[in-house]
Formats: sequence, C-alpha cells, structure tokens
Amino acid sequence: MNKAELYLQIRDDIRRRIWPQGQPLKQQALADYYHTSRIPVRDALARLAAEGWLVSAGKASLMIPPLSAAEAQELCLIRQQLEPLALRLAIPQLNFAILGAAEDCLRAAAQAGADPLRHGELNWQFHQLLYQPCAMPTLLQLLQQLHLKVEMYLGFQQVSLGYAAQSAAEHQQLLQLLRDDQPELAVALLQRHIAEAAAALQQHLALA
Amino acid sequence: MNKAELYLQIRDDIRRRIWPQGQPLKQQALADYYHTSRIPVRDALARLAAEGWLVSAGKASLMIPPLSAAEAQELCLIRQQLEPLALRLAIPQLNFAILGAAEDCLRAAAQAGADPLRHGELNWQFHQLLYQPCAMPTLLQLLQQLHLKVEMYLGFQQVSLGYAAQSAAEHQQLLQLLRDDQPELAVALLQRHIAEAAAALQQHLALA
DNA sequence: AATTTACTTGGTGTATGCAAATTTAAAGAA
DNA sequence: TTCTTTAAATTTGCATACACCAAGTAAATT
Repeated sequence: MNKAELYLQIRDDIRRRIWPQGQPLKQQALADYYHTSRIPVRDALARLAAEGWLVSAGKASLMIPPLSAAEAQELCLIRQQLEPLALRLAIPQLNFAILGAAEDCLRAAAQAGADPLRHGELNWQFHQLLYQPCAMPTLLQLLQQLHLKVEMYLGFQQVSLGYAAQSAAEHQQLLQLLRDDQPELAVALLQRHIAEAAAALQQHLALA
Repeated sequence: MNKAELYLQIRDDIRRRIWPQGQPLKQQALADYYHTSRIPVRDALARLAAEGWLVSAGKASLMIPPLSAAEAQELCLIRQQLEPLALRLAIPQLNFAILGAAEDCLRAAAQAGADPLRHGELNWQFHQLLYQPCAMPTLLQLLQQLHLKVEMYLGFQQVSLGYAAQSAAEHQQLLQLLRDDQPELAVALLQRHIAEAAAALQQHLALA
C-alpha cells in the first residue's frame, strides 16, 4: 500500500469509526495495523490534520476530534454560501449528458443499500456533476472537502431514513428544474436543500 | 529550525519568489539551503502542496504554480461569498476594543513602508480582527488561507500604490460604519471592497 | 509524611541509507 | 532532422536507527 492509498484508507477508517475518538493516535500502532512503517503513516496523519480530520492532542500527538455541533454548523454555513454560487456558474454550461449522468447517480444511490460511505460518495458525485461545469477546480476541491466532513458528522445513522428520502426527492426535483431550464428556481431549491440538510444535522447532533 | 518554522519559512520564501517558479523543487537543495535534512523539507512541501502553494510537477515532484488569472478569480469569488458572511455574524459581538485594535492595524500598515509581506500580514490582521467575533474557527482559517494566496497573486508589485491608498481609505470607512452601528452599510461596503480588490487583481494579471 | 529529584518509559521528530521510480540524455532508426 | 528506445543518473519514497522531549514513577532527603 503506497502513501496515497494509505491516506485514503486511514481517512475512510476514521469515517468508519475504526479508531478511537478523542485519544491520541499512535503512529507505531497504525504502522503495524497497515503493515508499513511510521513514515508514510506520519505523512498521512499530517495531511489528515491539515484537512481537519485530526486535531492536536496535547503537544505532539493527534486525535480524531470529538463531534462538534459548532463545527458542523460552520461547514454547513460555508456550503450554503458556496454551492449555490457553483451551481449558478455551472448552469449555463450544463447539458443533458450531465443531467443524465446525475440521474444515474441518483439511481445508484437508491440501489446502494445501507452502506453510508458509498451513499455519501454518490451524494457528492451527484452534486459534483452539477457543479463541475463551473470550471473552478479550487472551489470544487474545497466543496468536496466540506462534503466529506459533513458526511462524517452525518455518520452511520444517516439521520434516520426519513431525511434520506426527502433528500433524494429534492435531488430529483432539482434535476427536473434544470431540465426545464429554470435556473433561478434551481438555485433557490439548492439553497433550501442545503439549509434543510444543515437543520437535520443540527437536530441529529443535539440528540447525540 | 524545527518543522513548523521550516514550513512558515518556506511558505514566506515562496511568497518572496526566492525559489524558481514552474520548475521542480529539489528536496535536497532545500534541505541544504535551510540546513536540515530532507524529512522536514518533505513534510513542509507536502503541507504546502495540500494548501495549494505547490502543485504537482510531473509524476513525483512539486513546483510553484505559475500565476493563473483563473485561480485568482476563484479565490476572490470565494472570498466574496464568505467574508461578508463572517462580518455579518461578527458585528453583533463587536466592541470598541476590537475596533481600536483594528485601527492600530491600519496605522501600522500606513507606517509599514514598502515590505509587501508585512503589509499583507497587517491587511489580514485587520480583516481577521473584525471577523474573529463570529467565533467560527474553521471559517476563519479558510479565510486566512485565501488571503495568503491572494496576496501571493498581488505579489511584490502591490498593484501600483494607487490601489493601496484606495484600500486603506475603504478600511477607514468600514471602521467608521461599524463605529456608527450601521451593519448593513458595513457589509455592503465590505462586499464592494472585495469586489474592487478582485477587479484590481484581474487587471494586474491581465497586464502580466 | 510530603516534596523534590532522578530515572525509566513511551512517543514523536530527524538523519541516514537503500531501493524503486522518474527524469534526462544519448544513441539508433525512420 | 525527428521520433523511439534504452540506459544512466538523479530524485524521491520508505525503512531503520538515533535523538529529544514529556510524563509518570520510584527513591531519597527534609
């Protein structure tokens, strides 16, 4: 397993809650677990820390941060500012091929079953397909990081299947508005969609 | 020089254009230059790449990216979305102590002379002081990264002293509106301020 | 008995060496 | 000349080894 794969593997394992939350991660323990040495583990941990998946624990070590409703709110607020912008800029470049691919995404998500990681990936893929034509790689990369972290907050519970159904319905609606060439309504719906996701997340974290 | 200092040093040296742009950076060369070994250099380069200060050059090495008007535009657009939000959320928590500290910043910037790095730091410190009370660490960190990168685009030229003067005047105006408790006008001015900075940057990059 | 000090232990940062991979240069063929 | 191919040299990635720092523990002195 090379460095990039190790990074992805550890990130997914954090999302899968394989490593304990709130206590220092030992480089040697990870190195043993993944059958490599400390150096690539160190690299991966440093990158994860830079992206916010890990936070400082004491003076030198890193840990998985405890879930923070405040940070979740921040992430959602940032998404609310940026995603409508991305969509607005992308809409003039959208075509039916893209909309079709997005619809395939939705179908795949509907058939994906209960795997939350897979579901989260498809969710981002759907959004990304619609934003991609804005041709802003930095923005898109930032949005992907935000999505990944928000999904970590959503976590396994998937916020009660009720929200998943509503989310899927709104995705369909969004596609329909785009097919019908109603950009303003589509952007407005997206704004509502993200705000609702934020509210569901807040509610979920308040309970937990 | 430890790892964190080395990271800051290399980042500033990139901003100072000490290392050649558009060709691979050699780890050993940097290690020799900074009197350390390749490992901390590797760490610093990886972090800089993750933050967008370096991009992949070929298959394995990294380089300082050539200036891209498109990326500058992206960064400015993102700032335009996020900074007004930060200010709006911060305004209710603002007090005269903070406004005073911000004013000190402006004075220091006026007396700072021609050092563009120092000037850029003070510029961000001014904005940060006003945004800080929104109590959103993730957002603030993101904004700082955006500022740093935009400043790299501004570069040494400082976009002809004309813009610096206009910028300083708008900063003063902004403080006045905040002192007078006119939040809507202040946010609107900030929006205009960032948009103008973006326009100046575009103009500058179009010439270069 | 309490406090301070020295030592042991556990963990990360850094240096060096080696193997693999990438880049560069050269040589040969079209 | 120009494009391929191949080989040499450079450069990176990884493993091992060492150094340093911090925390915890035991022992000694007050």
